[in-house]
Amino acid sequence: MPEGHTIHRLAAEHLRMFGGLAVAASSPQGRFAEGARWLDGRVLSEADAHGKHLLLGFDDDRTLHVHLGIYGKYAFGEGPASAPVGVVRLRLEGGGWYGDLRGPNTCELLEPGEVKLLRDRLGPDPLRGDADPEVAWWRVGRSRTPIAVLLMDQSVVAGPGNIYRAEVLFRQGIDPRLPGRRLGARRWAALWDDLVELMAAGVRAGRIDTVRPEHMPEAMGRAPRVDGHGGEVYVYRRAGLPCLVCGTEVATVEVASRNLFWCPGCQPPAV
DNA sequence: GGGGTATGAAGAC
DNA sequence: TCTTCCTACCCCA
Repeated sequence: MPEGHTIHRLAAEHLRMFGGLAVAASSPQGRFAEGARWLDGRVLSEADAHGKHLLLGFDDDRTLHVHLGIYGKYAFGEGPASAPVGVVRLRLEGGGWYGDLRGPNTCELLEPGEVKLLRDRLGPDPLRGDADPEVAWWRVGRSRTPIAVLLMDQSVVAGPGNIYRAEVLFRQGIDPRLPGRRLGARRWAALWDDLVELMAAGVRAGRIDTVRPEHMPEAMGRAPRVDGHGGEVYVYRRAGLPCLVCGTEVATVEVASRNLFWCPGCQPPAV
């Protein structure tokens, strides 16, 4: 489930398991053999997340940069690691724990300068204390691009993905097609604050829940929904089902080869 | 065993 | 806008 909240959890988990320890590194799949050889025996000194990018700092100033993409996953286990199952790009072991990385979009070692370049092309991350929503507003507020597209642009806001964008727009009652410049500073501030709250809850829970208690299916006399992504949401992947709030059929359209979901009743087009 | 799907993004046009 | 990369899982035959 790789949206920003997942990556922040991964950073914290790495620190908890391997922080300050010399780790054993290997690449059972072989595609990161050279990097794993360099990592092997080095001490994990810091673990950070910026948007969907995981940055693990090791002694000697190099940084392991992991981006999960759509498919990437980490699986952690306690005790001596068993023979790797499936295609494991990188395995780290230490302190009685191990972590297996499969299917990442990116798994590479960066020099300090390269880390700075990476960070410089990312927008503020709602989960980071140093995030400044005004920096994002500077882009959003002068753009003709639909807000739904801007929210997926990691150089505008780093961290939200397809679920958070759909859900935060629903919660704020904003038509996804509304151009950024027509949003207004006030609605941007409210949207940002909601993102911060939702994503922080996602970090704590390890899943994306966005439905307010009064709209939970149980409270409405319906059965809880079962969905593969694991959280309770208003519109994401609910196309054709009745909106939990107004009953209108949830709509969907493909935008930039991603599925966008919204409720035409709760998120009416601005006149 | 094949096809479709998925929470992402870069690079080629 | 299209293609490509990456892996696992689900559904269907």
